[in-house]
Amino acid sequence: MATGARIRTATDDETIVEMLIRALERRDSLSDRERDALIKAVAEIRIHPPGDTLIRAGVSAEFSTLLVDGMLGRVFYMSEGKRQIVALHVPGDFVDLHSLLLKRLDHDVVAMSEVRVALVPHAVLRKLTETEPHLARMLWLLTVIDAAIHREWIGRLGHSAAVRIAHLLCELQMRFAVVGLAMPDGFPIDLTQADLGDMTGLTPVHVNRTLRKLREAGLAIVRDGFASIPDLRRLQEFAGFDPTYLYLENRSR
Amino acid sequence: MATGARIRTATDDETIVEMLIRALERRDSLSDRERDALIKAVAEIRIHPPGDTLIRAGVSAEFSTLLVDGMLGRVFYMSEGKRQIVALHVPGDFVDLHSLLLKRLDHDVVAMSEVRVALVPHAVLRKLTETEPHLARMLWLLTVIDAAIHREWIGRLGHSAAVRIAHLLCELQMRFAVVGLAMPDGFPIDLTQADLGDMTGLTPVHVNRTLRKLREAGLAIVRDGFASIPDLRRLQEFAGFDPTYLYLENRSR
DNA sequence: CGCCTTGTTGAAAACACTCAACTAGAGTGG
DNA sequence: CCACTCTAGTTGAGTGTTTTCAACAAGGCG
Repeated sequence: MATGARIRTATDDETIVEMLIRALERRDSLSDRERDALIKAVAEIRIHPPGDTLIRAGVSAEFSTLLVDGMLGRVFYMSEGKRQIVALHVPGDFVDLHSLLLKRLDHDVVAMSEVRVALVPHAVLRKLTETEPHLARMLWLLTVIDAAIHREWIGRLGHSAAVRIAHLLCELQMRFAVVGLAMPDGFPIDLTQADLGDMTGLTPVHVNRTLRKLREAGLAIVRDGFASIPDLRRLQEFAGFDPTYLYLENRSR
Repeated sequence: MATGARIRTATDDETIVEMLIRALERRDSLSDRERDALIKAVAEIRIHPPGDTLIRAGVSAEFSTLLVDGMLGRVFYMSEGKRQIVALHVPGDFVDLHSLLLKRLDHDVVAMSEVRVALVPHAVLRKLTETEPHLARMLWLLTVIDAAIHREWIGRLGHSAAVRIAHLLCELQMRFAVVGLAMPDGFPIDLTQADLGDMTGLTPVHVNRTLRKLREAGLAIVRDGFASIPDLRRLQEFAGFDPTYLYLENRSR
């Protein structure tokens, strides 16, 4: 079946950054010039198969990656072949904007599904931040929202397996909705149960059992690459989910 | 006994931002003008007793908080009176610099010990980011390092209680050392076992048992407000700690 | 077809939590 | 001065959650 990433296809420069612009405009308004500058900033489009490592920790980067299609994960590799996914990205996300400041990343960036990404050279971004102060602030804002999402993931730490997974599903439903990739009753989720485990710190076996519980409780049915949510309100309440941390109100409106 | 926060006392404007400047210069070089601008940016000094809530989630802020003495935590309050500490701050940290972008925070900021903070008005910071582009980038960098620390906390998720606590101790040792508040064999840690539990997602009882294990293994002795680390190398190895994520190399040197 | 990945389930073991009791010390007020 | 209370730390026993190890089913793909 088609993944969420394949629902839309970008045919020209404008549609490539379309979802980034959607994401930005949920937070603040963009001028035509700023929109234009973003469109022109893209240097190259690349497609990667699932499992591919796009960026390796510790390697110096000269561009940042804008996710156009598919899902990317940021992952730590640990002892004994284990891995921990510390962030998950949906189309429209500026995956490693922070590499503009850090140069070398502390984590790998890995394709969770087939992905299409746009590369934006650091030189262009640096110039943009100097000539377009408002746009610079919006890019800074994106990295700061990224940190807010990290905090929410830390907040899941103290919760049970069921709540952790439910909360993750709520977050993804909301983030897919922002860029128009969610349906009213769910969203495409091209992740294995092992992937979910790597995000929540649970074993694949326990993810499986927990998903069954959620299914039996009628809270969420994750199957065949689709997360079906019959009653979002109820799932959010179960997960203690409050979308404030995604900062989705455009304050200029 | 004296806490780490009380070892140094700031007597004038310059010493108040001294540790921030130290922290910044571990990452990049500052011009005299930038140093001066930071010193002048402070509007007010406040002292708070332990347990005090300095900033409440959801409330609009007009200044950012620079921690001068003591420890601050950023906390989520959950159902049933539980709390999760999502970040911990040491002197020199710009605790809520991100509120410059977000206005309303998604978390509370709470004094873990008696703290002295300097308030920096957002208006001043906004002006600084416009007139001093290099300083603006360094402030952006601080928020991005903050996010890197968040990621490392997420990375602890998959580990055992002993490793989680050991990793936290390694991080704090390093961060205290950056601003000159660590001794060679440990650092002052003005936190209860319950606080440690709120940071690692463990119950106070289990923190206690885990600290005993670490003590018996000769890895770390946490007692009377001091974390004694006989062999840092060994503790780091046990915790799988790699300080890269703190980005402590000044690349301009 | 065989091989691989993904999902599923069972049973036992390891881990962390709850409840409960108790110690030690600091601070309070009679 | 002592009794009282409060907080922080400590330990034991029993319970619940999650992991580990193992086996097997279903589907995709060479």
